[in-house]
Amino acid sequence: MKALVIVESPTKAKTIKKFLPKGYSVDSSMGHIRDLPANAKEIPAKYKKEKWANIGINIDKDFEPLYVISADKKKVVDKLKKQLSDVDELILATDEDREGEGISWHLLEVLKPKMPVKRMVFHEITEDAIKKALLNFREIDMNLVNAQETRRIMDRLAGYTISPLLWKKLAPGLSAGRVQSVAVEVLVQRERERMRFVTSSYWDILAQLNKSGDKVSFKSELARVNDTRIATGKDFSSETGLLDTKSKVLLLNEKEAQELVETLKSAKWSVQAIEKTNQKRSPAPPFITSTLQQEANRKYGFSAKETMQVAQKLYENGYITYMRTDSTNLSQQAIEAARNAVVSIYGKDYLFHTVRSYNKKAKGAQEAHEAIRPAGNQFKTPQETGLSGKEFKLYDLIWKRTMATQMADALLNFTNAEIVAQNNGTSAMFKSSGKQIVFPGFFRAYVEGSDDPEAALEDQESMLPELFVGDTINAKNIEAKGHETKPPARFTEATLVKALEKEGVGRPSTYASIISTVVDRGYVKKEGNALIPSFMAFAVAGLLEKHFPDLVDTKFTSEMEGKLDEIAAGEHEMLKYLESYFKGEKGLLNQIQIQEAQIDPAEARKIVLPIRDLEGLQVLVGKFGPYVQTTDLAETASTSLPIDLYPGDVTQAKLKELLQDSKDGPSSLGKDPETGDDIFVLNGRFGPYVQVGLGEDKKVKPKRGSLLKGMKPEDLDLPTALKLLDMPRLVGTHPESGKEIRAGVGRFGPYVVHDGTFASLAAADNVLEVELPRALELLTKAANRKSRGSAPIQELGKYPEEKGDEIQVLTGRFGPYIKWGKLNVKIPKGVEPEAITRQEAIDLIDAKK
DNA sequence: CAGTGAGCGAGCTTCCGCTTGACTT
Repeated sequence: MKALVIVESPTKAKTIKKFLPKGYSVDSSMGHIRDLPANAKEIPAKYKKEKWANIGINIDKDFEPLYVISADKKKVVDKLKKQLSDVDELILATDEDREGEGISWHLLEVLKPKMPVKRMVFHEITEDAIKKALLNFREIDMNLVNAQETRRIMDRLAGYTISPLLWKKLAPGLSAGRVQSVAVEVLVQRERERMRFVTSSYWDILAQLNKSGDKVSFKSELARVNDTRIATGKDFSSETGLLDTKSKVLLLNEKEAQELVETLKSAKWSVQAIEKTNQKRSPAPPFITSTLQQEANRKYGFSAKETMQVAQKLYENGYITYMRTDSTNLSQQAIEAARNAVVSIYGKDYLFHTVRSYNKKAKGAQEAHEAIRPAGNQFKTPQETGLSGKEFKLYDLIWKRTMATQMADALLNFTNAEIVAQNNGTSAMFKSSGKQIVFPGFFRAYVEGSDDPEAALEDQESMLPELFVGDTINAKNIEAKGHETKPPARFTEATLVKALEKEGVGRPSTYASIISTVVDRGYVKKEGNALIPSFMAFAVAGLLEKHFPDLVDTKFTSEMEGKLDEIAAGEHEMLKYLESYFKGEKGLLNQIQIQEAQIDPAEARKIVLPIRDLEGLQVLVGKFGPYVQTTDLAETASTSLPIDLYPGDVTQAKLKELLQDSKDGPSSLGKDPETGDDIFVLNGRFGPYVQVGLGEDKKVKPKRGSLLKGMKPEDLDLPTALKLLDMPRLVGTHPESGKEIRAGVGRFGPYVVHDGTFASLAAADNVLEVELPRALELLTKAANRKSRGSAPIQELGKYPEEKGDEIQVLTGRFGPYIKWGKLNVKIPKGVEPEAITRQEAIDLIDAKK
């Protein structure tokens, strides 16, 4: 008896193959094998004329979806079909969640097997689990499949009806969807909060104290004056910058704080109260996709995408379990491995007295996989893996976090002391606190947000000397200190993922791509770690809030999930739900028609900015990006905003300045020594640039040069401008060839070039300053790399004979490959590139074609 | 590539979720 088992990922296929009896072959579907057509190219000619072709769902015929197998999935399907002709049984072993069940059903629909079909599910890839699963087959759960299809259809209906409305009302190419629109909304709301924020300042007093006769000093902070609490940042309203008047507080300004310091200098200090408390700390749950992305970002500054790429590598090479998961569950095997390792590395005292399990489910979690942890039933320590760089860092993080879950709680001791200073009727109460780690427990392996647990342990301790009520205290140093309230921070990739996950928006497999989507659509730019929404994001968020409030509300997803759960449980009919969602009185179709008529494009293009005093000025988004316009109808003036100006930086003064600059025309930086013409800094579609003259003579192309990254137009001086105009700049001549070496900025950043060989500059180099020796150094390195990388291992002659392209075997960045004209074919593992024959190479080339 | 805020208008843009391969600078 022969059986074919289909799973979702090739790595998984390889692993479970080991646990299956003889006669079982395993292959993978690589995720979904078919889907609604993504674009016009994917719509079959037969359906092109249908009015629902673009949406890919026949609205009038029970929402029948049009599924297509995309070009890259065609190969997968063909391969599976071929293998199927050779077996007696098909076993569908895709993930046991909504999408996994859907994939199995699609496989069934596409492969149309003639032999018996079974559905197999397992939650961990261990021999036990697989063996058990082989004894417990079930049928495909059509209710679950329906839930998946409903999800798919709803997302398509919303995305492909609302996006076109944005094209008509705002700008072509824009997009809206259940997930991305929530992400944009969240970012815009935070940005508005920041813009409304009014900074306040307050003062407090810090004292360095010590016990009489004791050398060790400790810090103390003013808390109350004559029984009235001192104002801190929390007491201010973020929108007015004024004190929230609810509670009675004392707000000190600089002068008052200094006066108080003087009074305190001759005060009598003594301990008024001491309070000691013990606290336990428990380790965080094992990693899931979202928390891994957050921690890797916090500790190492990895982007979500970077983390997933590194994790994928670790997974493929057998270091960790599956990296796209929403379950914090650890298998029995993992718990045992962790507990054994804890005992052998940290000792028995560090083992938690019993198995610690985490079963709190995240909102909307499907839990088809385990938590992310070191693979196997014996964890390799990070050192034992032999990994390096990012892979080591990420494995280390996962190992530590997993270990910590089975380690003992940490025990902390807190001491809070109240110290009173009295002088001439003024009584000031200071507070000091100390923290001591009584037992580090899991802190030994893992401290959230910290890179080095051992160092963090020391950091966390802040000792107070032994104090008793009534002790006399000396003040060594008393200082007034000013503070300013800060607006809420912008979202980072990590905090955005966290916020979305909390609302159940998005899935582990999509968190990283949500960020790329909103960046690609021009809704968001990444600056350092911060995500900054653009004017277009403000326009889209404004329009959706007003006209499609459901789409930007996080409740939308949770309500949908509720309905999908009902469908999955067989309690609700899929069609009825889709009918009401799309065609009901308040349904999407009706909404689209109403809003189509109602939304005035001219209004929608106006950006609503939460800034006071913007009177007379309006920012709009237009065909060529954001611009500012005066609202005075008698005499309107307008000008584009520079590309690096984002809503968060807008002030009335800035906008006025831009309008004034555009009215005055550009001012000259100075004269070009060659032509005597004026040199201007101008603002173009691609950012600021310098130009000789204003280009009045349309026939002659003026000399131009872009400003380099990070250069500010207002800071530019004439010598720098001349250098920019001269790019790519002559660095010198090569001592051997005598040919010139130039430096410039290209598509991949700053470079030096000599005789057609390019070498990228390092971050520390400056294109405008780079000198000949450094250029030669870089060029020699590049030349060496080139000759090593592209030296062919084998030349196998032309194909077809004589007139075709040469077949070459080469080593590239990703291993050996065959090059034939424009086509590159990877050499399969196990095949020696040195020994490959001409015929084998031709076979591989043909297979690829 | 280059500073505008209106015009002729074919055919296209766009969703979310599951996966890896190709890229050989």
